[in-house]
Amino acid sequence: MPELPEIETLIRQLGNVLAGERVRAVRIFDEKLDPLPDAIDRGVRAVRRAGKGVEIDLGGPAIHIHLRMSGRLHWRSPGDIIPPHARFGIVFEAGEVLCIDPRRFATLTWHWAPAALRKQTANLLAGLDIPDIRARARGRRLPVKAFLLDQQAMPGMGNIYACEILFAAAVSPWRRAGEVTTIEWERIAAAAARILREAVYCRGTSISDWRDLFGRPGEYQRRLRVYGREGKTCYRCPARIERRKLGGRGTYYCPGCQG
DNA sequence: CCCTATGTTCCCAA
DNA sequence: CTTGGGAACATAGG
Repeated sequence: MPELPEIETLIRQLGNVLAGERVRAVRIFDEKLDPLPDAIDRGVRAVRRAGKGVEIDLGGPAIHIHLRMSGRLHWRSPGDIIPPHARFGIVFEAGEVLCIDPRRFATLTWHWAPAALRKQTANLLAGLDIPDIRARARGRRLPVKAFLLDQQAMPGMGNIYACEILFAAAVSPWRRAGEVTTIEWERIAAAAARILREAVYCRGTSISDWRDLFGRPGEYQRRLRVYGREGKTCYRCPARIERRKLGGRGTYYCPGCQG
């Protein structure tokens, strides 16, 4: 479920709560996941986002968490109950970072040198590099929405925000990526910068069950302009919003004004 | 029973 | 080898 704004919300909250903390233990509740014995007693140097991944930097080596579809992170203070579907917990002096994940897709991995492995990837919050994007899209025949969801080109981009960005930019999700014009890429880049920043400010989108580290829902669901509005009148033209499958994902768009 | 779900990866065909 | 599409992963809810 979580996309870039939701992960950004989590890493900011984790950065506050884990400052100066040391890993006391890693508890594995789901046998699918491997234990992380090398994490014990290491101090937290930083918490950062890598696309949709959470990276807890332990001063060189790092713990990497990917929440996939249904994963959540929950801050458990000492003495609090453990909620259902807990898959692992990272125990610190001040409390425990619990991963709650009904569908069990979330991953927990150990990396000795993540900085070396980490590719030089764009930070979408800093803005899109239009020449770079155009070069990557050149000749590609896949729909532009599928291109936006390519994590190599757009680390952190997810289904909800891709729909919102293409609606704001008035570009059809089915336009072939290689045929998107420079003017349209400029509109997409402007929409992406604005929407992603607003969504971070709102602490994400709580459509069903997204909650932040402290169990609070986000606010961006109140600002969605197209996602989830199937059958309702477009905010920009008289047409009705439609929903179709694109690459297996529900895709909301306005047939009237998304040329 | 059907379909859906904010993600990624693997397999297969062109 | 590349590209793009679909299924699989596992579970809950409508």
